[in-house]
Amino acid sequence: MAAPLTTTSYALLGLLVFDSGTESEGLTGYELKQRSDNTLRFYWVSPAMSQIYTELARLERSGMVVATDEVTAGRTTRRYRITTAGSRALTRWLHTATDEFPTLKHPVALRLLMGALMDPDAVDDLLRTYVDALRVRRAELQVVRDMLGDAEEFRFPALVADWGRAYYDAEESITLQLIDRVRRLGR
Amino acid sequence: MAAPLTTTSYALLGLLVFDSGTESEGLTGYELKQRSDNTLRFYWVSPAMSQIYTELARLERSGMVVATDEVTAGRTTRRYRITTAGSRALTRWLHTATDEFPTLKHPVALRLLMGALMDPDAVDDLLRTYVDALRVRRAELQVVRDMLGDAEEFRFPALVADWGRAYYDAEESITLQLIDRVRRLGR
DNA sequence: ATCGGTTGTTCCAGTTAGGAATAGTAGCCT
DNA sequence: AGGCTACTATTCCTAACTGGAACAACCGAT
Repeated sequence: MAAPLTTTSYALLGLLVFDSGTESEGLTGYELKQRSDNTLRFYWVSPAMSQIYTELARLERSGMVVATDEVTAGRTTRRYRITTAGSRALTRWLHTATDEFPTLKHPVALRLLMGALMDPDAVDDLLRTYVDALRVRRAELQVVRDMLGDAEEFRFPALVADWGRAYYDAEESITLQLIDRVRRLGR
Repeated sequence: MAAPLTTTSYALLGLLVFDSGTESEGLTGYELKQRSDNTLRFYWVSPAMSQIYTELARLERSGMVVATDEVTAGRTTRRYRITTAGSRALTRWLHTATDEFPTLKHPVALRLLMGALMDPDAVDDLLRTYVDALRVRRAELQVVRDMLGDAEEFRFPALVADWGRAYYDAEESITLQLIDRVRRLGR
């Protein structure tokens, strides 16, 4: 029996499944990093390059992916494709009930927690900067959402992108209310 | 010059600052773990025991905290208090502008991304289980919020607790809408 | 032709997560 | 009194993960 994989492994398998719908030769570690940065980073962490490569090596060892070396004059490029064992393992994982709850690392909330140690202006700044960052992030996600369109095969990614957008909107309106409340405290 | 600390270090310093308002002998690593579980875990990760102790050792090396050993017959208990250097460092950190954005690890969104590989019922289950978990979490946070009351010295923690509550509410209503949309897809 | 940007991979050092192992303390039950 | 369980307190270990740097080839533009 294969060792249980980490959630990050399954995320990578997910990217490879999506690719296997097309008739590509598979993806390189580098390409997987790019796709992570485009999609995964909004709902999960985008793993570091080094981790992607170690993860791929492990997935290969356990037969979840196969690698093919593309040898040219100068260098060899390694492309990974998911195997049937891999997609079966992924599907099984998806159907396994989980009690994992989202993990949030919120540096702004953490700082606000200690707002008593800060100048009122600094608190205001902190929150306003965050609102700006939220808008940038929302716009980035909107680009992704637009790319997905309403195509049948991107239905679920589109759903998740909408979720992200709604989350950013909620977060912005909550933060704006906080700014208001903090200002009233300061007076 | 001391090495720059991690955000988690500052979070621990924050807990120690709060404690230093009272006339306690300081906190043990174990107590810090408990306080983390009560408050920090909603907005930041609650650090592992092992990490709290390593972090405390590092903070002591750099003079941010002092430890006093309480020796009894059987064992020695080590209590930590924040130093003036420590609280100065913390205040400086709080006033340093940051561009850190919250990090979200959302296992439910990650799975929904691959909803095309799942049975419609399993997707529905996934989201409903998540809504239930959200309600539990919200209730836990409500307990914390009630403890804070409207006392002057807990104004900022209360603000953050309200933030968390509003976030859970928003997340719940978004998820309920998703459940609806997914069901319509299934038909 | 060479220069900068992109593609592609590997390596390393440090940090973080999670849990097991160990052990004293304290109250409770019988 | 003896034993049980839960809590307090710390240390250790492994694996996951981050954030680079280092190295190299490839590709287009000037």
